[in-house]
Amino acid sequence: QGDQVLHPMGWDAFGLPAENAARKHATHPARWTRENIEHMRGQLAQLGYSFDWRRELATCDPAYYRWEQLFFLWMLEDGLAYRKRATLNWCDECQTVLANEQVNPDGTCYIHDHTKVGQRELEQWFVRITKYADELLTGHAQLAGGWPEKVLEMQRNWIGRSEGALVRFALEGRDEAVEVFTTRPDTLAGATFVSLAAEHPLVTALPAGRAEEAAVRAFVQKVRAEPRDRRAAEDYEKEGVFTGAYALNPLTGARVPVWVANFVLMEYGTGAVMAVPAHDERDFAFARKYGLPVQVVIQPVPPASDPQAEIVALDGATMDAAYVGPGVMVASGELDGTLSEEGKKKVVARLTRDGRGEGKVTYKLRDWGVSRQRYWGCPIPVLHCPKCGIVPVPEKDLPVVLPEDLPYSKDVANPLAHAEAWLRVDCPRCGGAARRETDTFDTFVESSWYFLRYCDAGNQTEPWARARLDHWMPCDQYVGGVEHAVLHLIYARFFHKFLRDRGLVKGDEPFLRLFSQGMVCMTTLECPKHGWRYREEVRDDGTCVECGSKVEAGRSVKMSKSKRNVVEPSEMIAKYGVDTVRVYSVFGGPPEKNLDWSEADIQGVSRFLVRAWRVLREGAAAAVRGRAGAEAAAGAAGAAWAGLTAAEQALRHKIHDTIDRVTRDVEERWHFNTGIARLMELVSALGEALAAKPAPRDAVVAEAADAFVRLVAPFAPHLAEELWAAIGATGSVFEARWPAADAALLVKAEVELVLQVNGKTRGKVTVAADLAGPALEAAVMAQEGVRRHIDGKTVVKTIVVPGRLVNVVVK
RNA sequence: GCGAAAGUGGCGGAAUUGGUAGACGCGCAGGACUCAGGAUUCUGUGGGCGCAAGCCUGUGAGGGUUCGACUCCCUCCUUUCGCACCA
Repeated sequence: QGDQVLHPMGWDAFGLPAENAARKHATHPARWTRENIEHMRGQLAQLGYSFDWRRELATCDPAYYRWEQLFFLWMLEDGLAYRKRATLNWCDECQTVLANEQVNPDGTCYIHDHTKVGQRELEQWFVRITKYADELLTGHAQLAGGWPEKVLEMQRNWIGRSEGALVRFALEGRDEAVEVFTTRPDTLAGATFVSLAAEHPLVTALPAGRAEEAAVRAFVQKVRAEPRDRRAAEDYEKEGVFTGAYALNPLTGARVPVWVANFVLMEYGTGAVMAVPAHDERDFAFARKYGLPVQVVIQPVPPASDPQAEIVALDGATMDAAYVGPGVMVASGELDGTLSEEGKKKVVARLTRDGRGEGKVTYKLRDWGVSRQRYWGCPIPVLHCPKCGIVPVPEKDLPVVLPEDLPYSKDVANPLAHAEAWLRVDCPRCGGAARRETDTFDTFVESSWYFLRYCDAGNQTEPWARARLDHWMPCDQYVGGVEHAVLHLIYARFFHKFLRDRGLVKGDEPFLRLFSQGMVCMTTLECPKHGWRYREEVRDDGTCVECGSKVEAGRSVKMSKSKRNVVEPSEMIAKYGVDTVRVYSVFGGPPEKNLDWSEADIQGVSRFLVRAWRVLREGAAAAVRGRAGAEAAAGAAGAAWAGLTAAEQALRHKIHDTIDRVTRDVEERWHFNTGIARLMELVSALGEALAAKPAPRDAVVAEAADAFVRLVAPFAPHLAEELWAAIGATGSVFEARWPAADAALLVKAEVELVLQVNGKTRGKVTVAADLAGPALEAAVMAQEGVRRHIDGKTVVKTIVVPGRLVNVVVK
């Protein structure tokens, strides 16, 4: 309705999937990618999507990624990008490291979901997303309501903020302390031992020279050898070994043993925990197994809702499970009697005062590893100089263009490492011989800011002109799948905040509203003998090509090339036409749901469009006359509508009701499926009216045809444009306004009321819409169906819902 | 285990704020047109009883609120998704 809408399209073109596919087809990734872009652009154009192609971009284009390289230089400047040696996720199939976000929960690779991700120690580039951990969380307040709660929840889990304290336990006989993180400082007095992760630096030093040394070393080796997913398994048996060393509880001064335990994670907190068996399930199980003391320091109190509830006091010697709830502190010296929430603060204050700890917030979120040991990506703009070390490429030398003329073969993981001509470069600092960085960026770096570039895609001198960006951003409506919840959507939010801090964008959040659309799925075909069959392994009669058994429908799975269950749009277009495919894709259900691809259902849609075409062509002559008459009579409003027959009135009501409902389905709810259903009804109504004798007057036919064509245009643009001309309208239907329903016509003169007795439907009656009071009651009571059920009973009351129903309550 | 969402005909799905459950489509059944039909068209289609009018029943199960509940409340079941030794 006159609003400006930015509806761009572009190509996220770098990355492993493209590189792997190119490798498989023995072609160069650049060529493979560009050919695919051509192909897909053709398909999108064929489907009639109204993208603004002037803003098209491809992330593998130096005109695009040069700005990304600039942003990286800024990150280096700000200390937001850094290099470190770390143990990282490594996928053998991808031949590269992966970010934590790119490892599935079951430890497989996000691209190769059958390949287990291993570990490798490498020096890599990281981006300090953790600097924004807190803001990524608090920023959710601006997104609440606009984003699906599910996505926000997934991000919350991923960021994993937890508030607690760092506590230092002095080590007996050493001048260092072991530092632990806890969210329950209120239970500190109950810490009866300390557990270290097998990877903790102290696990070798502590038992050194003691009787326990050999046992500890053997245990640590065993644990470290166990694969990551094994250690995360639910049934992983909690085990540990005593180091022989003791630490001092900083609150009570008690001497507590230091253990190594297999369930303590080095990656989280400090890699060491204080064990409070009475109030932590894991510590409880561990303590019972190894006969360690259980000291109760929190006694439960009655809940506020039931202050009289009886409470059984806990006893460390006899309890059979840890008590993890809140309560009142005991056995904690001066703090006895303090409620646990309050106690947390008091203990932290005390530790701070004594220099034995302080309040601390930890996050599960880790810095984002952005370098990849692959060719098909944006070069990381730094140099390695033997004298100066790591040197950023000077801004004036950007972009560092990825050489696309390198010989590319299956056997070389990263041809950049062998591209001597490209590699050799003079160091901008000392002028000596330096070499380029051969790692490239993770593709998620490109997708973290592309939406900003759309605002000014052709700009050659800067990433975007600020005025253009401010005109469009933030993005009012973003559409994407949940699979991006903790990948793209968290990276893009981070990038936006970084660019905001550099003064390049306004606002804190890039996407105000997020819609998670469903996927197109297809039912698998299962042969009783051979299991999963691809489409080409099943004959037309539904039998297996190998054994001839009847193939049965299995479960519905996402269409994907690797599962070979993809339906090519072009095939379907060739068979049914573009408009049919478009309408089908929205008719199956609301867009947030998955669509189960079904050819039978496509035929239903095809029938509708063919019928619409036929009915509209039938009425075209009348519509043309009606339109001409209306234009001639313009100004003499209402003249065309004098003396309408009941049938004409009914059709006009249907027309305006359809306009009203389709408009709301499309604008408010995005329930295009019900919108299409209304249009189907309108075609049926018009078809019936045209077949009736007498047929409706030309003006009414023209009104129906006009409304239908405008309403169907977004769904079936080609059909609509043809019909638009056929019914005598000029110009393009896409320049015409969306129709508006006449509110007066939404109200019927007569309404059908549902008649109920005691809430059960007992009949219907058609009455004047304004009938009310005793006259209405009389009309209702006169109905046979109602009378039969109230005879001999007393009418208690009558409930009238205007325009809908009358309910008579009897006894 | 924790959290979230969802359970409606043979199927996909409708049902605006608590007001005719099953719109629309697929499938199925029967009729018409036809040499023929996988084309088109008409009719029917939640289940049960009945020739019929009509009656009973029905939205995962059980309870509740209400004149009236797919919709609101409680308990439970199932499915899907997310998290899961995070100290």
